[in-house]
Amino acid sequence: MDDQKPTDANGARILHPDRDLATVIGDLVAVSSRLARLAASETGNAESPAVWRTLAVLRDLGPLRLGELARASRVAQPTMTKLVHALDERGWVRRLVDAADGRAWKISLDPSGLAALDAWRAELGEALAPWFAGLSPDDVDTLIDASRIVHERLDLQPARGAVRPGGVA
Amino acid sequence: MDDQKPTDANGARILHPDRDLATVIGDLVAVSSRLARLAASETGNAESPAVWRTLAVLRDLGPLRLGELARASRVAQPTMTKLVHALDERGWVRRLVDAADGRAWKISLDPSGLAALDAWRAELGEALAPWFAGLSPDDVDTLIDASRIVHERLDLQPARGAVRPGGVA
DNA sequence: CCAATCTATATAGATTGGCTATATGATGTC
DNA sequence: GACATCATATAGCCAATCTATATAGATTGG
Repeated sequence: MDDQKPTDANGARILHPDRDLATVIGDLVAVSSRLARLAASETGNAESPAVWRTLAVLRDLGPLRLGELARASRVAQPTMTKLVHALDERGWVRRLVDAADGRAWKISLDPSGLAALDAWRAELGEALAPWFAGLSPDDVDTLIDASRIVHERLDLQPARGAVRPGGVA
Repeated sequence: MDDQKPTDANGARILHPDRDLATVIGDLVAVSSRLARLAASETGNAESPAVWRTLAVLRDLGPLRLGELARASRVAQPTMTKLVHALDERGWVRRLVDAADGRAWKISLDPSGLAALDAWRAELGEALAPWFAGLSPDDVDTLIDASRIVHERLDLQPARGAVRPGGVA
């Protein structure tokens, strides 16, 4: 098969006449929600999704203050306090004193947390493999691309005026 | 307008050397989880995500029995019972007697439920627009495609005996 | 340098969604 | 027609998250 990826079998790529961005995003969110739900229910995972979201944010953005982390992970600060305590006890994150500000902590991802995150991702991939078996290389390609696109957008913070912690540059 | 979409600006589509499927799925789920969370927190929406998931499933699969609906929406049956009662009171779904089986109901999406779902999607799109502003047509295309791909997979139920619609070869 | 004030995190209490266990009513089988 | 089975409903519990508030460190005017 030629890798001419677009317009697959049923010409999907060329028939999105007037779908406005809002609709596209709405669909994307709907399907994302269902996928996340499937993943959560399919892996017998004991950890809450918030745990993995938090670790992933730390991996992507590097050490953050607790408040920054809460905002980035879209939870309230008290929720993040509890979450971080739990993660700290597991050894998955470190609470570093912020030398410049005694009130604050720098939360950083411990190597064991990164390992746990990777393990979770692998487990997830295996658990969901039956659903995605037989995906064409082309489709896999599209999913990789979409992940990256959304990923980039998530780390923006348009609502607050681009706080960008450690310079994402 | 040349719809030559593949291999976008930075040639993303061709540089995924050895990423195995599990990793791709893991990333996809991680990013989906964060997106869903963002959406939930960004719209002041009073309804739980389960409401929208359920309506979306009904829209996609048509009238279902309560138990089937619970499985498709990935919640326990009692949870779906409560959910359906709430949706019924809002007039968003109808509980039709199953003539062939007095124990069961057929839950069907009411037009008003479909309208609510559309309205939610629109609201969502607007709320998240700031994050996705300036997306290239090509990227939008990728997201549409990815939504469709995942969507198709979600409606499969591999656990119950590989329904596989169009043999994936 | 001290007091007033602001900021970062911690704690308390309430709300909610979801689950497991089990009850109820309908089917169908021998 | 009694019994095992299936679909849905109800009861009670747990976990995650939120809002409101307390505490401790930082900052600044005088």
